Amino acid sequence: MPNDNHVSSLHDNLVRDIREMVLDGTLAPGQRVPERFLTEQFGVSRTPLREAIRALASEGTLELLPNRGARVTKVSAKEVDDLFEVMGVLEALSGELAAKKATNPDIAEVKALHYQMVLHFTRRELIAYFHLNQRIHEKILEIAGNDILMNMYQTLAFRIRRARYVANISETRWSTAVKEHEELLAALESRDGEKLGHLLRRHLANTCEIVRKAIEDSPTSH
Amino acid sequence: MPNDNHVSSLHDNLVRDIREMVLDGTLAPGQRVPERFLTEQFGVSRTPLREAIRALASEGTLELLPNRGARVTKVSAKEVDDLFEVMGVLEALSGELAAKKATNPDIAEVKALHYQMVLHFTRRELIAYFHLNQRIHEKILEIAGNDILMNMYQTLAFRIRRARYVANISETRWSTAVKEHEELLAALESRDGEKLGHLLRRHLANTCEIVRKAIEDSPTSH
DNA sequence: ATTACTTATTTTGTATGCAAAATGAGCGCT
DNA sequence: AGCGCTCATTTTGCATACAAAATAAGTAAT
Repeated sequence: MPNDNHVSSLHDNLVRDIREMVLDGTLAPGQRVPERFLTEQFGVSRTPLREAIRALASEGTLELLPNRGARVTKVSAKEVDDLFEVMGVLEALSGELAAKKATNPDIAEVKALHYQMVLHFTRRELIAYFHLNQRIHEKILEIAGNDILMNMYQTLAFRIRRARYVANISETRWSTAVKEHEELLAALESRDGEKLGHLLRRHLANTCEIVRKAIEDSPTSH
Repeated sequence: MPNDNHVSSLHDNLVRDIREMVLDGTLAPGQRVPERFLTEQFGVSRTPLREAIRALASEGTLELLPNRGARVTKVSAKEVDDLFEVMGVLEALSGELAAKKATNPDIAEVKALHYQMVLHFTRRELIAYFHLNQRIHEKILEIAGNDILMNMYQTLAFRIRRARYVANISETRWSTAVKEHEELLAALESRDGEKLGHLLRRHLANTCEIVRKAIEDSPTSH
């Protein structure tokens, strides 16, 4: 029997850590990634580091320049559009599947998360709100029970998050988003997969608008 | 100016070659991939080889076993279902976008490819048929003009192709598939994005059925 | 000063070396 | 025979070493 031996290896850690550095801006988009710097940062030799870089390039976080190492991929406005478009249909699919497969405890859990999120909204706790928001979408993915979908989603979500951190949500958008989430919950409860799918897609399209505008103004977009 | 210097490096070649070996069955699903073997096969040292392996693991072709190297990922029936489900919505999206953006020359090109494909069908030239079929879907993706979508699609298409090679299409399914393609073409010509999307998704769902059955009977599925 | 050229330095790409872990062969035991 | 043990062999993981390419620095000519 194939045992899923998942002790996090050095390789996995490096991949995660570098991803994190890209996310928090320590490694800026478009910036070259000198191996020397990272080896000193992590205290490892170049071999495992380079392996991690190739893995990250394969997932789209970095890009390889022949004989010039790697650099952090830039997130252009066009790419953000593309990302959201794809994410939209993945969200929709997760909704369709989740509505079909959700058990009562599943729905109860989403509901609980939702009300917790609303609580953070009323208190204007932005970070906690975002965190719960993310957990709800993850939970829906979990209910959907499609491993490939989960994987694609997370990869794309990461790439979007890289752009999103500049987006400061406005008060009006925020309350609209909460209202949209109310509708999502209702659709899930009535197990209306198609509706849930459409709502999720539209919800994401709205957030896309916000991010796009932020990107256009930002200097990193080029 | 960021020049897209795309001379295919050793790394890229290794990735492509190993992918090919997985596709044509030289490296069977579930099989361990000894580094020694591949270094001799390609005449390179372990370092660039390992980098390629990490990249392939990141894209899902191989999986990493801590301290035991890599093995070719198995394509289970469940995974095929998941893959097709995701591919379905990606196809649908490509259809929606393509219908929206297609120029007249674009449509003419798809049309030409289509009739060429039908020709191969009437002559029962299976390989040529498959080839044209693939080119049509690629062309639609190209028209859709979403790079992320293109990328995701190709990655998943590869993973499916690994399973599909066992599937021997039946005569009835084949003619149904051709009919479905007629409808696709019609939807594209009338630029009905939603319809094209649905048709593409259904078309893929049908092929999924065939592949699933083949997988279930095949010994590689486990 | 600016440009072109030459040379030193850094950085990347690949090969090799060594230690730790895993695999496999032999061997005694029940 | 089947099971567990020890030890040799193989394989993997990481570090280092060296060559080729790119970058930076300096110098001479206009």
